[in-house]
Amino acid sequence: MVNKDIDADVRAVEGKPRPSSRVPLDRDRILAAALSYIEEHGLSQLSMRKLGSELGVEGMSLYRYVPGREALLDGIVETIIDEMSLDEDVLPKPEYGWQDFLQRFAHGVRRIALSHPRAFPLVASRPPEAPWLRPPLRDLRWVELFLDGLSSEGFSDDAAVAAYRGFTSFLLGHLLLEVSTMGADLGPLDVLDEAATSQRQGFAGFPLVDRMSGQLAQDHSVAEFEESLENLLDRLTLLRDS
Amino acid sequence: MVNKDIDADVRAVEGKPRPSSRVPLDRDRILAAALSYIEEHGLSQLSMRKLGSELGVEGMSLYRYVPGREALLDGIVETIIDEMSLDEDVLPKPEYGWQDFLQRFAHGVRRIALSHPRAFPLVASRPPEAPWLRPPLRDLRWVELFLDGLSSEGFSDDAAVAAYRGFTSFLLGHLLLEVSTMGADLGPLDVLDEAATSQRQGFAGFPLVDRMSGQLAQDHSVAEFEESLENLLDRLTLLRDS
DNA sequence: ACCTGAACACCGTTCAAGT
DNA sequence: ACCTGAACACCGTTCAAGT
Repeated sequence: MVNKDIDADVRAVEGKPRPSSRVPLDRDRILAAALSYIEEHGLSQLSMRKLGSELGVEGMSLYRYVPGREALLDGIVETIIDEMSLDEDVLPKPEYGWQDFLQRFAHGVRRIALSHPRAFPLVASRPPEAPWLRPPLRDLRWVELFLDGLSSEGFSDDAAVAAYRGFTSFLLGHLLLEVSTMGADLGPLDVLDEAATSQRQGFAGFPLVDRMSGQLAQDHSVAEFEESLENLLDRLTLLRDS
Repeated sequence: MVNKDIDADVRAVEGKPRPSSRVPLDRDRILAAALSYIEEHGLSQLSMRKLGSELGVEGMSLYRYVPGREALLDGIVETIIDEMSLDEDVLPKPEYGWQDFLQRFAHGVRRIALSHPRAFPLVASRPPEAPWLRPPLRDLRWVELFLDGLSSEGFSDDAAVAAYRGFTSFLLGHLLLEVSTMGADLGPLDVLDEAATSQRQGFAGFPLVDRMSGQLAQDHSVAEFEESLENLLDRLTLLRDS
């Protein structure tokens, strides 16, 4: 009883999360910890040593479970990608037409991106292992799912592949921008200061930016995503029926 | 004479580029060297110390001209962005309508992205200093140019801003994917090996990927860019006239 | 005025040694 | 079987000292 409380105090002072019980480490726990560390402190702060201490262990211990830092980053990407397989809305095949299928697919990817804003750029910037695995759909299972969905809905092979290309570049552009205007990497106070400053002095020399700064600052991510997606689907309709 | 030849031999052995004459360093020379170093060795290989030695100097000397590594990376982005201002095709205002204007604009950005494939991801992944500076158009001058071009062609403020958003996310998605399927970060031999391997064994468990692997491997970047851009322009036409 | 050497704190990674 | 300590090579960065 008394011992337990003392332990708690020591932990609080040292800022360690817990002596990590006695269960040994494993790859999944390491990847999950890395992901949450990135979301809390930013990608640039992640190091093997810090991640180790987050898990109550020296950094060198991680090498038992992960070949190295590069592999760790790849594993994080994999973890993010895998999450979508758990998403109920995404997995099912087209039941209400391919348009509904792609809508659900797109929103599923978006949900995942937005739930890991600071790690998502990894998905985009780690080099894909093959040219047909286009970010953010960096998994053969997804590509297969995508192609299968469209195929079964009457897309020719060429049309399905073209749709795959259009779909990935749409997702990548939108989600990367959305995620980068979120948190980004600065404290919220700086943003406010900057905003206040430019409010005061306007944008000298940039009259149109100045005039439209109100509109420019507004966030329309959801609506934009929706509209752009609809537009893409319209385009794919033409592609399919040609 | 003899001395000169000996010097040359020493340089060849040490692999240094040149004692960098006697002209002192300057920021621009540093940024240019950094950019070309990245294109040659990849972003991950760049360090202050290596960059210094590339310039015939100890790494610490760079701090006279650049506040630190982060600022160096920002400077590289700035350098890339600035290049477009030198592009004859981009700067001019609309003379043949806004569609031609945006076509030239888009192709100008694309040219720059493709000429720095390994550095371009920096443009996308460095956090933008303000939410209205959307990658890859991270410069107020460009934003102003863009808005001015559309404004003078009859776009309302709202329509111009919406066009700006659509345009940036289109460019980002396309160019990042195009650049990442280029060089990426692996030697060309690996790619061939991998391709040969999958050729041999097919894609077990992924029948549609297997069937369409031919189409998937083909590169249609140019045509895709063109088609997608045309489509975006069509969409913007509706936006403008609504 | 410009560059360097030495120093510091931190990194990724290996491996023999501890329990 | 799992983790650690010590070690190595390499980093970013500061600053007093050299020319």
